[in-house]
This record gives sequence, C-alpha cells and structure tokens, in this order.
Amino acid sequence: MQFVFSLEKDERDAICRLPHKIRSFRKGQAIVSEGDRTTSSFVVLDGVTSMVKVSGAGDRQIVIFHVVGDTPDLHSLYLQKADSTVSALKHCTVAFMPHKAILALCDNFPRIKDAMWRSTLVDGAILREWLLNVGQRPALKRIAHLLCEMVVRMKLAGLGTTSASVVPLTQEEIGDCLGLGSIHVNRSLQKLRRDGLIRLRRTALEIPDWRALQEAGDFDIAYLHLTERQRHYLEDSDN
Amino acid sequence: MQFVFSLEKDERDAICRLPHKIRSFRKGQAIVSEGDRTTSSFVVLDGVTSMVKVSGAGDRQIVIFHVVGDTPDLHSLYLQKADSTVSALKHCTVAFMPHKAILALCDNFPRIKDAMWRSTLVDGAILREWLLNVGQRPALKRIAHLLCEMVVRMKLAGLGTTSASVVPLTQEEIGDCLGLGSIHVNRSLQKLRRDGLIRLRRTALEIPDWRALQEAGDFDIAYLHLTERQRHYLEDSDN
DNA sequence: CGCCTATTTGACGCAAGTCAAGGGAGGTGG
DNA sequence: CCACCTCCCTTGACTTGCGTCAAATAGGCG
Repeated sequence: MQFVFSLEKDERDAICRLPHKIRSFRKGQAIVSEGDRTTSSFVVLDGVTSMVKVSGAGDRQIVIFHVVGDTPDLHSLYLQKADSTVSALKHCTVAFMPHKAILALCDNFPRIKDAMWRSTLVDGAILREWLLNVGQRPALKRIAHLLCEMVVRMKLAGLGTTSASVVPLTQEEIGDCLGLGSIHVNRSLQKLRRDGLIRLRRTALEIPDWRALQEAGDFDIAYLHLTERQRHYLEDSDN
Repeated sequence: MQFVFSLEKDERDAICRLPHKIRSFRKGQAIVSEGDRTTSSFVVLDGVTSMVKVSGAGDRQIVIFHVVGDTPDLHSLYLQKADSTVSALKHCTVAFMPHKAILALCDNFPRIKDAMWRSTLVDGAILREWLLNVGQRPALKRIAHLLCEMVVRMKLAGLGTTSASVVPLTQEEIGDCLGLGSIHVNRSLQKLRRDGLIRLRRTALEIPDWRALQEAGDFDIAYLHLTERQRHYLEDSDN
C-alpha cells in the first residue's frame, strides 16, 4: 500500500522512469478481468479501484479496494492468470508498467523489490481482517469497521481527514464488501447515524467522534502494518 | 504453498542447509501469537496449522490453514508484528529458520526469493476465495468448497486422494473457517451426506463423486494457482 | 424539466444462531 | 479389562438477524 513512500529519492525516481502508459477508466469499467493473462501491472494515479470476485450464483464480493498510490495487481508479476477482476469504483486514471521493466528494476534496486513484496503482504493482512470482519462481526460493526479502514487509508493517500471524508462506495457496494444486502446496509447506516457515530449525506462522511467509531467497529489499526513514516503522517495531520 | 517444489536441486539443498531448529507442538498450541515480533519463520514438517484472528467479542475466525511443506508466517519477514495467531490444528512439528538466514539465502538465490514471494501471493489468492466463500455462498456450498480445497491441498502434500482423505478439523473448527456455528455445520454435513456427496465418519472423508462435490461447492481450482508441475502431480495420481 | 441511479421505507420469510440435553467413540487409569 | 472421563457429534425447540420483494422518494446531471 503506497509502498513508494518508504523508498529513497533515487529509488522513487527510478520507478518514475519506468516505461509506462497512462489510461483512464470510467466508473464501473474493468481494468483487469478475471482470467486475464497480463504482461503489466499498474499504479493508481487517481480514483479508487475495487477487486471483485463473483460466485457461481452471480453474487459479487469486493475483496479489497485501492486508492491513489496503490498497486492493485502487483501479484500478476508471479500469478499468470488473474483470479479476480479489478475495476474502477469511480473515474480512475492509472499507469501501466510492463512486468519485464518492473522485474528489471527489482534486480537493480533490491529495496524496491522488498517494498513491493511488503506491499502485497499488507494487502494480505487487510484480506485477513476483512475475512474476520465478514465471518464474525454483526452488520453494524462490519460497516463501522469498513468505514474506519476507508477513512484511514484515504487519509494516508491525502484524501480527507479523520473527521471529514468521502465514501466512494454506494450502499450496494458497501454490502458487496461485507457480505450484506444493500437494504440492510441502509438500515444499519441509519442506526449509526441515530447513535451519533457518523453523519453521512450522499458520499460526504463526517465522524464526530473518531474513537467512538473505532470502538463500534472493533477497529484496531495494527493490521494495516503502517510504517513509522505513515504513522507520523497520520498523527501530524490529526487536527 | 510448498514453493520448494518449483525449485532446482541446488536451491532446495541450500534451503535445507539453512540453520534451523525443529520443534513440536501439541494440538491447539500456539506457534506464533498475535502481536509477537518474531525473528524467524518456519516450515511445517508434519501436521496442519491454522491462522486465527479473534474479534473484540471473542469470536474466532480461521483465515487459512497450512499443511506439510507450507510456510505459514513467511510474511513476518517484512511485517514485524504478527496480526494473527498461528497454532497447531493437530500435533505438529515445524522447523524454525532465522529471518537473517532466509534473507541472506534470498540474496544468493534470487529464484528462491521469487518462489517465496509467489507463495505468499498464493496465500493471498486463497484468502480472496475464502472471503468470497464466507461473504456470498450459503452454508452448504461453503462447506463443500472448504472440503474441496482441503482435499486438493492435502493431496498435493501427499496426504490422501481425491476419493479418500482426512479432515483435520472438528465441526466447530469448520465453522470457524466459514463463519458458521458448529450446530449448523453439523446439520449441513448431514445434508451433504444425505445427498450422497460425501461419506464422513469421524475424520475419515470419502468422496464418491469428486466432480459433483466441486459443483456443489462452486469450486474452481484456478484460484490455487497451481504450477504446471503441481497440476501434473494431481492428474497423475488420480486413481 | 425529466430521466436515471441511489436511498429510503414497509412487510414478510428464511437461513442460521442459540440454548439445552443426550449419545458415542477413544483414551486413560485403576 | 472394565469404568470413567472427555471431547465431539447429534438432535430438538425456539429465536433472530438479515435477505427479499415491492414501491415510494430524493438527488444529480444532461
């Protein structure tokens, strides 16, 4: 997740010099489809992407989302065939970089390779927490938890703060993240509002009491494995 | 997952020459606990391990299991603090290898590093499928799916076949994998039996019709990202 | 202004959870 | 070798969180 920021200037420069092709995607458009064999990975320059899997019955599960600076399909470096679809949650622009160039870069800059590996490991840690969330927590906590993660990760990407942020998901999409129906999501959100834990109007989210929401969502930030630098960034920008 | 088998002899030898300490764990014993800062990773030599997360309310979610040849906590190489607990599902023996030695090995044998990275990516792919399973599929399919994955992965590890295998989990543990209560697991297993999809007596599992069970569980093996070699191994040993 | 998509509300049904109480199979010790 | 103990598994009765169907309302945006 935003692994770039744990690197030194020369390393970041090297990444920027990678051959790349910039493309934009409309909301809902697929960037990589399940079953694809890709020869390049991409970094999100703007917008939010979701990784989705579909069951045989046609039900959709969003397994993770990514924001500016993230590299959603880095795993395609080693896993030939995509096992899920990455698509744009809102209008996105991304930069594709050929696998070959990335691998060559990794050879020249071992620390970049390490940072990339680490970033895929953090995605794994998020996945584990989501599985706990979906498997064990009741709807209200699930939603609160998702909101917490979203706010933190958006803030790390320079979008919004802990007290005022944006939810780039429709209620149906929230349901697809959490294994809930959209109607139930709606009613649960209303309860969160009634309890004074959030104020939410359309996509604008306000959080009157950040600590209270974290508790309601059983949210412990540890699983995001933030670096020293990221943790400071969070604290410093906390009003 | 069993990344060793995609390597050449000299590479495997180098891994075997790693300094290591062998230890055994009783069923239920923790090998790594959430919050631990470890300085070594381990490979499973015998038995089955589970990675578990616990919610604030005390509910347990098994997020992945590992069998002989797997390296459950390779991610500790880059993520200092364990975000989940790894424990023995049955009596286990494992070999601990210091991080330093592993990293040095990675420098000398880049292909080992790649294989290790890849193996953590496959774990991620399994996680995604589990999230889909728990989030979207009804209890019966969830269980059938889990059984399918278990049988395949055990078989790859040289344990059991597609038609006769062993389930190293109690019904309660199956429930913890799937976000289901143990009573419901019990009733669903009975339905699978009534439908002739499985025969299960204690831990001994027989599968009369492998294809039928796969369909019942909406199981598509693609997400395991088997190597050429693994795929051949599966086919060759099919009765 | 009017269409389209997202949110909201209501009524009803069901899959899965919970509580409580047997039953069986292995292991252990006397 | 039997008796007991301890896990698991099984069964029954009841509850509930969440899903589903259907229809109304409310914002964006062309």
